[in-house]
Amino acid sequence: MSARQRVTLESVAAHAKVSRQTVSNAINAPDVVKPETLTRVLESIAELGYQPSRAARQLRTRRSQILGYSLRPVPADAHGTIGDRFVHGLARAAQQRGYRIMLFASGNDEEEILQYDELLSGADLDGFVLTNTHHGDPRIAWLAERDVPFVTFGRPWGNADATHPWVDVDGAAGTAAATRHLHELGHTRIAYLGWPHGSGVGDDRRTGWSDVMAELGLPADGRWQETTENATEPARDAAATLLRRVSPGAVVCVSDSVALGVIRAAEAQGRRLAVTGFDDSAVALLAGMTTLAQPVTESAQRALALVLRDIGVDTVGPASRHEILAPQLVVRDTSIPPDPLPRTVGS
Amino acid sequence: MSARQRVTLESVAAHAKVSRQTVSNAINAPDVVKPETLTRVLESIAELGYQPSRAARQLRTRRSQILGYSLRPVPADAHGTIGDRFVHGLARAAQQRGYRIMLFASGNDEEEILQYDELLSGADLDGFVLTNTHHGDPRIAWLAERDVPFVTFGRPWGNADATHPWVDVDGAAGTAAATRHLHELGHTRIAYLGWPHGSGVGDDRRTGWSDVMAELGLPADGRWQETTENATEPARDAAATLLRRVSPGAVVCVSDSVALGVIRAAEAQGRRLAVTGFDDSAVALLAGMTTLAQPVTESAQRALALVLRDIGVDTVGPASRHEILAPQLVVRDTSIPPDPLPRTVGS
DNA sequence: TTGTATGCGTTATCAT
DNA sequence: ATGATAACGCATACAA
Repeated sequence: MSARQRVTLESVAAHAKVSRQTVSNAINAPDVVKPETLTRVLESIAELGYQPSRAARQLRTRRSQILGYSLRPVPADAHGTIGDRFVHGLARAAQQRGYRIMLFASGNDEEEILQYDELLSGADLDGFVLTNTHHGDPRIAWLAERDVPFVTFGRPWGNADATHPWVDVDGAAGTAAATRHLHELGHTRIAYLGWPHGSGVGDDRRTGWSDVMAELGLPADGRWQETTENATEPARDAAATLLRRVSPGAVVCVSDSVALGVIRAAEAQGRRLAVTGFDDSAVALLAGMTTLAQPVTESAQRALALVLRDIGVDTVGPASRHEILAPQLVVRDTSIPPDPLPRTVGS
Repeated sequence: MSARQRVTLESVAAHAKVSRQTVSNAINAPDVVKPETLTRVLESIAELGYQPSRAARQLRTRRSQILGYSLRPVPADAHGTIGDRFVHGLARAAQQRGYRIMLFASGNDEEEILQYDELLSGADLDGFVLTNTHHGDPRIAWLAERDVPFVTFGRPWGNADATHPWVDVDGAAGTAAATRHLHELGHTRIAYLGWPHGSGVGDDRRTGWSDVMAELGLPADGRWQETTENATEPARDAAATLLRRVSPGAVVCVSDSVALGVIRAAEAQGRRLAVTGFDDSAVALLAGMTTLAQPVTESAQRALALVLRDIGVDTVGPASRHEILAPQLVVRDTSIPPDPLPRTVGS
């Protein structure tokens, strides 16, 4: 593989006619070397195409410039490109700062913790980026206890005194925007279909809907329904019940899958109603569904900035250790005005 | 981060009351050390939780035990979980062999090559895993020229004398299976909707259909159509034309997206026909679409085995440097028998 | 079978 | 401002 890696500090030093150390300084502490020699050294570096050996540097500095990111098995019905795009954004942001992302696969939290242990002592990772955090996540406790730098994409739900840095998307702001949007279209009977209580993300999103309903003086009581899973069929059945029960003109949904369930139920009942999803997945695009796009790439960038600060690089920047980003409303075909049937003829 | 990494070969040696070297041998050449001392050393290792420092080992052996994998930007309409699942399978397979996957982001082939260069000299990757290979892929030439070990997920289309190892899914076998399946359902007027000529993958898949049609003595001539993009709308329009032109009872499609276009077109024309897609994406699941599932995880495992062999680890195993895996037919609701009436206007 | 010496490429300490 | 020296943790060649 490598007739490569022959270019070392030593050879650059020889080429620039300085000592090895001066070359090192030129790279790591440019201000301490005389401008004249600095440029000469930099020229040599460029000419020889020198790249410092990460292994040697790591051995010396105890910093690998590598962040760990764990991959969970992809569920069969995952049509979100969220994880996909997050990790891409992360990798890109990282390499702009001289960092790299190392992958490891794990099936559950416990397995993942085992991997942390191995990675920290063996591969010397500088930190971790966690996703899919949940109530009482043992990974967070484990890492925090050992003072390992990490950031989570997802709030520490139900643990207000968590002190680690995190980034999250404002679910409530998203459904609030969707609800306002439907109201502006003329809807008043706006229902909500979401996940059961207890999921932080689900509760957050429902709040956005109920708050805005209250703010607008619209009735929300009883006008929502739970669906047990994030799959379309249960959602369709739940939606069918919801439609019969409260006869809404529009439904705000906790996810695109659930929204698709609503669309299916409405088709089956021969109704025409407005629907909004959440995530801007491919499903939403295909269904022409109004939905909320998560600022995934930006989240990744912020997350990266936060871990790096925790690690000690980049001590400048904002002091906050949390970032909460608003999703963006994407208006498509399911944003239809209310059916003028039961009321006046205001077309 | 690390009050960690204090456990070194030295400390294990002290604990086991042997020399540093014996500990090293116990790990790297267990057969050369006396069983008695071996167990004592291994106990010490376990007790102290020793993990060799990758950096130090890499510095010495010039092997990082790390493979590079490049991430491209995720297209907005990507509803495939292929890449997702491939990289997960890769990471899992790698870590079973003591290897890790390192990510890097790139926008195009040229940028990716720049990254190779940097990664090879700086981070000392042992090899690369490439996906999305295409005609005249410059990355392949670059890597091959420098004797960098790598494997591609995707055949070297149009370059029969390529010598690098690769893994691929047998597209022709997939569409062949779909065509036979439709024939078994009773269909005889089986059309095909695919991508334009020139894409290796697309041509391969079309071949499977046309070969089986010939084999079954069914007419294929003119009974297929191209659609310019892998998006649903162009596919729908192309499908509409196809349906009018050859009035098929079933359509084999090059992808799930394209198949969805056919479904939409059939709906619009009030027809009821059988459809098969390709990829078993979330879209196929949601649409209840019969499709072909790619053996993604297995592909990743094979790919890993092939690079590792190229690197020099694991010299045992089959001699072949190529693997071609058959996709699996997933039968769902769009596998309907032919309409018994010549042509009714379905409501 | 086990122990000793050396060097991988870098940065940190210290002297010049 | 620059250069010499040591050490990071490991594996390898060689000596015992």
